[in-house]
Amino acid sequence: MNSEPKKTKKELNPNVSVDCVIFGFDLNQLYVLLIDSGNTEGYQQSRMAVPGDLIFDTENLDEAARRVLKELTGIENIYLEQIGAFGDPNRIGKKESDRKWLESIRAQPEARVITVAYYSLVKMPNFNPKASSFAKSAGWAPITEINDLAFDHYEILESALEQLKRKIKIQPIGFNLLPEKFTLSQLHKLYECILGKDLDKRNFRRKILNLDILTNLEEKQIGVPHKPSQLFKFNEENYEKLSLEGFDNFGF
Amino acid sequence: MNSEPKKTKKELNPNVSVDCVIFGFDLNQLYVLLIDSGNTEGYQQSRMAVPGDLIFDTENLDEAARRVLKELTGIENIYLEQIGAFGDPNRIGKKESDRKWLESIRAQPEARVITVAYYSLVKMPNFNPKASSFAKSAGWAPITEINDLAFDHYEILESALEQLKRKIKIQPIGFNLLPEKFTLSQLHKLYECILGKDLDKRNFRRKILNLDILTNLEEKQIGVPHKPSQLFKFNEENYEKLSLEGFDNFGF
DNA sequence: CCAAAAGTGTTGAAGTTACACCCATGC
DNA sequence: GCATGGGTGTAACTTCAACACTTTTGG
Repeated sequence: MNSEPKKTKKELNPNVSVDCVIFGFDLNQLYVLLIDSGNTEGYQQSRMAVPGDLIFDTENLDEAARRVLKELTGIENIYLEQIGAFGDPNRIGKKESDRKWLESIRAQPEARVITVAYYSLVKMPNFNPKASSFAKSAGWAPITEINDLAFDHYEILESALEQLKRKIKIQPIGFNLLPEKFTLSQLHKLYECILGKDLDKRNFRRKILNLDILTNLEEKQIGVPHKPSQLFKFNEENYEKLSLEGFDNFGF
Repeated sequence: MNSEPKKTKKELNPNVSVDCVIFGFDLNQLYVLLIDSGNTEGYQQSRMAVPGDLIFDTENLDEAARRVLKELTGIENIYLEQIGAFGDPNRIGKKESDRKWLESIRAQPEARVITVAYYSLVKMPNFNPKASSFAKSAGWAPITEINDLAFDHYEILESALEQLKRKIKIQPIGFNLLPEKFTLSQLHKLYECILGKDLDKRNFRRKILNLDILTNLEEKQIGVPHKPSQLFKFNEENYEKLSLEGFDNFGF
């Protein structure tokens, strides 16, 4: 059971929620932030979920998503993209453990809820997920190891990843997942992780550099046991210019 | 005022609706099916809307959209694609005329409603829109002539068109807008209308034919005052095959 | 015979893929 | 000096865009 009081019917719309698939990247893997209902014994993926909450009647959907993100991570300016609405009448409460969880956090656990799903991209090292009103605990799970989630959240996750794959070929949003200063190898690895396939190193570098949206910081890695890499940062100015002109795809 | 009784609170979820942007194509233009609230004197685009309705708690979102489509057009197997959710707290009822309309069709006209928008593609000549429980009248409007709609429906329309543009480059869904038998010129024109730009005739034909998803019917147009065109039909078998393999884009 | 749309190939430019070796650092 | 990942160029191939004339029909 959660220690915070249940939100009342008056404040929250009982029929509409938002859920956020939060992606992070570190070294060689793509991660997703999951919260744990802690409502069964032992570890089970089916009790993990992506964070979300019912919406207030006074906020719009994006605002609701940002509220959830802020509550969980403390960060405000997060890259956010709507995936779409999910609304099977029995999308929640199919499993016994789902129902228990709902009873512990919702004023009307039986209500029909449709959810508007989002995905967002964050710089993992920047922040620590904190326990919140809707989760006992929260943590990063490598995306390759997830094969089940509470409610319909696995389906939402699949959909999020699909959209991210499509989007990253068209807009260089990957920078949201990397630290301010990064190497081309990191970016390369990131694209491979998201797209789920190997990309030729030389061709990748050529294409990215040709876009002219990176600034070479003329700085090098230090302390690495191999040839140190150049560090780059994302050049917003050129990116804006490019976005306005529009560019079709990276051709991957 | 509508002659059918208002649906009761019990049946319909007061907080969630679906709205459908229905596209049609004829000769040289792309059309959208609009309904008219008839709630002001004289013709005004701001009293036109795309069809939609609150959802039942027992149906999922796609079902709700199909119900609306069927009620309005009588057709069942329609191409349908979700656009996303729209949920500004004041998205409906901003304009005086919007409020009047809501009062005439909704049991709780003041309720916060988020809507899940869809677009669908239909063969225009196949059907006649009929007046329905939610519209005095319904009719086709050329898309180029629409610049305002009731509620936030103009925004929804823009979003629908944007997605259609993206999609048609990746999947040959345009066939849903054409009759069973069609000419390459019709298909060509359709692509030009959707994408809003001229496409080279020869290059277009080559690309489409290379996909190998058209069957030449070895039939010709009759009664046209110029060289008659070959008729083609869409080859579903090859299309399925192609979809599974996946193809990146048409390169337009 | 005229008007109208159908149908058809080639060429130059651009972009894409595949591929192998040397370099700078820490230990 | 060796292990590790960083960094670089070219050639063959594919794809794309641009472009103009002949054909078939109805009137």
